[in-house]
Amino acid sequence: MTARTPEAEPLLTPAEVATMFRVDPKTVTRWAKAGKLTSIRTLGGHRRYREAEVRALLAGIPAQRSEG
Amino acid sequence: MTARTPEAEPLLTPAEVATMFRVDPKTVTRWAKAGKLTSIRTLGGHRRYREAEVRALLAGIPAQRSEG
DNA sequence: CAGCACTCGGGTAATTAGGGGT
DNA sequence: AATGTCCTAATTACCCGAGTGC
Repeated sequence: MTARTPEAEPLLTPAEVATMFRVDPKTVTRWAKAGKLTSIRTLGGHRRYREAEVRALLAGIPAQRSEG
Repeated sequence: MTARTPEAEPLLTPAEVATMFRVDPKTVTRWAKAGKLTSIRTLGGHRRYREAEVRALLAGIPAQRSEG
Protein backbone atom coordinates (compact mmCIF):
# COMPACT_ATOMS: atom_id res chain seq x y z
CA MET A 1 0.00 0.00 0.00
CA THR A 2 0.97 3.62 0.16
CA ALA A 3 3.08 3.09 3.19
CA ARG A 4 5.11 6.24 2.88
CA THR A 5 6.24 6.37 6.46
CA PRO A 6 10.04 6.35 6.25
CA GLU A 7 10.68 4.42 9.43
CA ALA A 8 9.82 7.55 11.37
CA GLU A 9 10.07 7.23 15.11
CA PRO A 10 8.69 9.82 17.53
CA LEU A 11 11.55 11.90 18.82
CA LEU A 12 11.69 14.39 21.67
CA THR A 13 13.75 17.53 22.13
CA PRO A 14 15.97 18.01 25.19
CA ALA A 15 13.49 20.52 26.59
CA GLU A 16 10.63 18.07 26.30
CA VAL A 17 12.52 15.27 28.04
CA ALA A 18 13.66 17.71 30.70
CA THR A 19 10.08 18.75 31.37
CA MET A 20 8.91 15.16 31.69
CA PHE A 21 11.61 14.37 34.27
CA ARG A 22 11.40 17.75 35.96
CA VAL A 23 15.10 18.38 35.40
CA ASP A 24 17.23 20.87 33.51
CA PRO A 25 17.76 20.25 29.78
CA LYS A 26 21.47 20.21 30.57
CA THR A 27 20.88 17.22 32.80
CA VAL A 28 19.27 15.31 29.95
CA THR A 29 22.38 16.02 27.92
CA ARG A 30 24.47 14.54 30.72
CA TRP A 31 22.36 11.39 30.67
CA ALA A 32 22.95 11.07 26.95
CA LYS A 33 26.69 11.53 27.40
CA ALA A 34 26.67 8.90 30.12
CA GLY A 35 24.92 6.48 27.82
CA LYS A 36 21.89 6.28 30.08
CA LEU A 37 19.72 7.61 27.28
CA THR A 38 19.87 6.92 23.57
CA SER A 39 20.56 10.13 21.70
CA ILE A 40 20.13 10.79 18.03
CA ARG A 41 22.08 13.72 16.63
CA THR A 42 20.84 16.20 14.10
CA LEU A 43 23.29 17.12 11.38
CA GLY A 44 23.96 20.27 13.37
CA GLY A 45 24.89 18.41 16.52
CA HIS A 46 21.68 18.85 18.50
CA ARG A 47 20.33 15.81 20.30
CA ARG A 48 16.96 14.14 19.90
CA TYR A 49 15.60 11.36 22.10
CA ARG A 50 13.32 8.38 21.52
CA GLU A 51 9.94 9.07 23.01
CA ALA A 52 9.32 5.37 23.66
CA GLU A 53 12.56 5.05 25.60
CA VAL A 54 11.89 8.16 27.64
CA ARG A 55 8.41 6.99 28.57
CA ALA A 56 9.78 3.61 29.55
CA LEU A 57 12.38 5.14 31.80
CA LEU A 58 9.78 7.38 33.39
CA ALA A 59 7.71 4.30 34.09
CA GLY A 60 10.63 2.89 36.02
CA ILE A 61 11.83 0.43 33.42
CA PRO A 62 15.63 0.19 33.92
CA ALA A 63 16.78 1.03 30.41
CA GLN A 64 16.17 -1.05 27.34
CA ARG A 65 19.23 -1.73 25.27
CA SER A 66 19.25 -2.42 21.60
CA GLU A 67 20.07 -5.93 20.62
CA GLY A 68 23.78 -6.03 20.46
CA MET B 1 9.89 27.62 24.07
CA THR B 2 7.84 26.07 21.28
CA ALA B 3 8.20 22.66 22.75
CA ARG B 4 5.10 20.51 22.84
CA THR B 5 4.01 18.68 25.95
CA PRO B 6 3.94 14.94 25.36
CA GLU B 7 1.65 14.05 28.21
CA ALA B 8 4.01 15.21 30.87
CA GLU B 9 2.76 14.94 34.41
CA PRO B 10 3.70 17.74 36.82
CA LEU B 11 6.46 16.63 39.17
CA LEU B 12 7.94 18.23 42.27
CA THR B 13 11.47 18.21 43.64
CA PRO B 14 12.22 17.02 47.17
CA ALA B 15 12.87 20.58 48.26
CA GLU B 16 9.52 21.75 46.96
CA VAL B 17 7.62 18.99 48.72
CA ALA B 18 9.57 19.64 51.90
CA THR B 19 8.66 23.31 51.79
CA MET B 20 5.01 22.55 51.23
CA PHE B 21 4.91 20.24 54.26
CA ARG B 22 7.20 22.41 56.34
CA VAL B 23 9.59 19.52 56.94
CA ASP B 24 13.15 18.63 56.09
CA PRO B 25 13.82 17.21 52.60
CA LYS B 26 15.27 14.20 54.35
CA THR B 27 11.89 13.50 55.86
CA VAL B 28 10.26 13.53 52.45
CA THR B 29 12.81 10.98 51.34
CA ARG B 30 11.85 8.78 54.28
CA TRP B 31 8.19 9.03 53.30
CA ALA B 32 9.10 7.86 49.83
CA LYS B 33 11.14 4.96 51.16
CA ALA B 34 8.28 4.01 53.43
CA GLY B 35 5.95 3.90 50.47
CA LYS B 36 3.80 6.70 51.83
CA LEU B 37 4.63 8.81 48.83
CA THR B 38 5.04 7.80 45.21
CA SER B 39 8.51 8.62 43.97
CA ILE B 40 9.78 8.79 40.42
CA ARG B 41 13.53 8.54 39.98
CA THR B 42 15.66 10.57 37.63
CA LEU B 43 18.31 8.61 35.76
CA GLY B 44 20.75 9.90 38.34
CA GLY B 45 18.83 8.50 41.26
CA HIS B 46 17.23 11.71 42.51
CA ARG B 47 13.56 11.54 43.39
CA ARG B 48 10.66 13.46 41.89
CA TYR B 49 7.14 13.46 43.33
CA ARG B 50 3.72 13.68 41.74
CA GLU B 51 2.30 17.11 42.33
CA ALA B 52 -1.26 15.80 42.28
CA GLU B 53 -0.49 13.28 45.00
CA VAL B 54 1.26 15.81 47.18
CA ARG B 55 -1.60 18.27 46.87
CA ALA B 56 -4.08 15.56 47.73
CA LEU B 57 -2.14 14.66 50.85
CA LEU B 58 -1.86 18.30 51.82
CA ALA B 59 -5.61 18.58 51.43
CA GLY B 60 -5.93 15.96 54.12
CA ILE B 61 -6.69 13.01 51.89
CA PRO B 62 -5.18 9.92 53.56
CA ALA B 63 -2.93 7.85 51.35
CA GLN B 64 -4.76 4.57 51.86
CA ARG B 65 -5.98 3.75 55.35
CA SER B 66 -8.80 4.18 57.78
CA GLU B 67 -8.84 6.69 60.57
CA GLY B 68 -7.19 5.06 63.54
C1' DC C 1 18.47 37.48 4.85
C1' DA C 2 16.96 38.40 9.59
C1' DG C 3 15.36 37.13 14.21
C1' DC C 4 14.35 34.43 18.24
C1' DA C 5 14.07 30.35 21.05
C1' DC C 6 16.66 26.33 21.93
C1' DT C 7 20.94 23.62 22.32
C1' DC C 8 25.83 23.01 22.72
C1' DG C 9 30.08 23.25 25.44
C1' DG C 10 32.65 24.07 29.75
C1' DG C 11 32.88 25.47 34.74
C1' DT C 12 31.06 26.21 39.55
C1' DA C 13 27.49 26.45 43.38
C1' DA C 14 23.41 24.15 45.26
C1' DT C 15 20.64 20.07 46.02
C1' DT C 16 20.09 15.13 46.89
C1' DA C 17 21.30 10.45 48.33
C1' DG C 18 22.87 7.38 51.89
C1' DG C 19 24.41 5.94 56.46
C1' DG C 20 24.71 6.86 61.30
C1' DG C 21 23.53 9.08 65.72
C1' DT C 22 20.03 12.03 69.01
C1' DA D 1 8.29 4.74 65.11
C1' DA D 2 9.37 9.41 63.41
C1' DT D 3 12.16 13.72 62.62
C1' DG D 4 16.29 16.67 62.40
C1' DT D 5 21.28 16.99 61.98
C1' DC D 6 26.32 15.83 60.56
C1' DC D 7 29.29 13.96 56.91
C1' DT D 8 30.83 12.45 52.20
C1' DA D 9 29.99 11.39 47.40
C1' DA D 10 27.18 11.91 43.45
C1' DT D 11 23.84 14.39 40.76
C1' DT D 12 21.72 18.44 39.35
C1' DA D 13 21.06 23.62 38.45
C1' DC D 14 22.62 28.11 36.77
C1' DC D 15 26.51 31.24 34.53
C1' DC D 16 28.66 32.44 29.93
C1' DG D 17 29.33 32.84 24.59
C1' DA D 18 28.52 30.67 20.05
C1' DG D 19 25.93 27.77 16.83
C1' DT D 20 21.65 25.31 15.32
C1' DG D 21 16.73 25.03 13.98
C1' DC D 22 12.66 26.94 11.92
